[in-house]
Amino acid sequence: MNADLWLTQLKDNGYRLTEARKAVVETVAVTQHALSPVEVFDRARASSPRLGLVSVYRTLEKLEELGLIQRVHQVHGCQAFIACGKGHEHLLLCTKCGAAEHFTGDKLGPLITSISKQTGYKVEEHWLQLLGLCKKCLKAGK
Amino acid sequence: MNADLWLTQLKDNGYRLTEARKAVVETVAVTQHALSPVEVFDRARASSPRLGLVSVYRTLEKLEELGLIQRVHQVHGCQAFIACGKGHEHLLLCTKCGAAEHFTGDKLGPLITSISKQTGYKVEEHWLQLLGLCKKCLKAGK
DNA sequence: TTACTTGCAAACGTTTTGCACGATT
DNA sequence: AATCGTGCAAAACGTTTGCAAGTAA
Repeated sequence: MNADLWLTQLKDNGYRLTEARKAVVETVAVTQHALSPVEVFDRARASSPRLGLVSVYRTLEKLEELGLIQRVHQVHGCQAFIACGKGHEHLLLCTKCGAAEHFTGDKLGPLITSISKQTGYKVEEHWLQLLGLCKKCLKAGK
Repeated sequence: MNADLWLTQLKDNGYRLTEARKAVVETVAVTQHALSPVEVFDRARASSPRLGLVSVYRTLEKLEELGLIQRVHQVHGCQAFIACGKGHEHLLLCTKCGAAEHFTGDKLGPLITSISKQTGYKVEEHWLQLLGLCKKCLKAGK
């Protein structure tokens, strides 16, 4: 998937392409839902048994720096990461299976403008996240 | 401020009114920006020197349960709490001084409907937060 | 060859738990 | 008087750091 692009990005930014980094990149780039550092560690270890948890942390840090992954904030914790969408996009998460989709929040402009006027704030960033049930989980009942 | 209301709420829900709980409630209800457990601890200790950090954690837990405070998610961490607004409201945070204001995000309906249709998700919750500079910090330059 | 990167172990900060004592109802 | 709540100490996490050995360029 994006894995090769991510590796290129790492290289272009002066980072070396190592076993550890490849393993982390391949795990995160391929997964459709948010993963915590330990989850990345467990999965990546399947193919790279010598991988250490510390390298997972350090690689995630770099991927976040480069804007390739983002931290996902949820009620039960904020230690999970997921691949970023293209451009400025927001997340829609399934509270049951953890599936994630990206969407654009263009329509927020007017709201933000009106809040700025009301409060006198200069709004520089916005975080939006939707939570619900995905198509699959809806079908599966309950 | 809301402090008395909060204490009543605690009592009505079967919790006893103790020194520790009063100290935490009085600290958080009065503060206009998000506080971490340790910050609450330090401030509350000014008036209740025997207070323990554990009681701060346990009281914050109950206040969150009762919907009186909410966790604030920020780039630099998600361990801070702030009083909830009235009804369903969102947060506008100053990234410089930490000031917080509540606003209503009513205008999100159309966006949510359109995302639901596009993705097949049943959206049950939304989470919006604006970040920027407050009036004061804008004036204070840069 | 050189500098970057690794994994380990240990340190660190935050949050939770077990428990005997103390306080509220 | 009976619970419920407290503070302390210790345990349990998640994350970061120091370092000698290994590896990419």
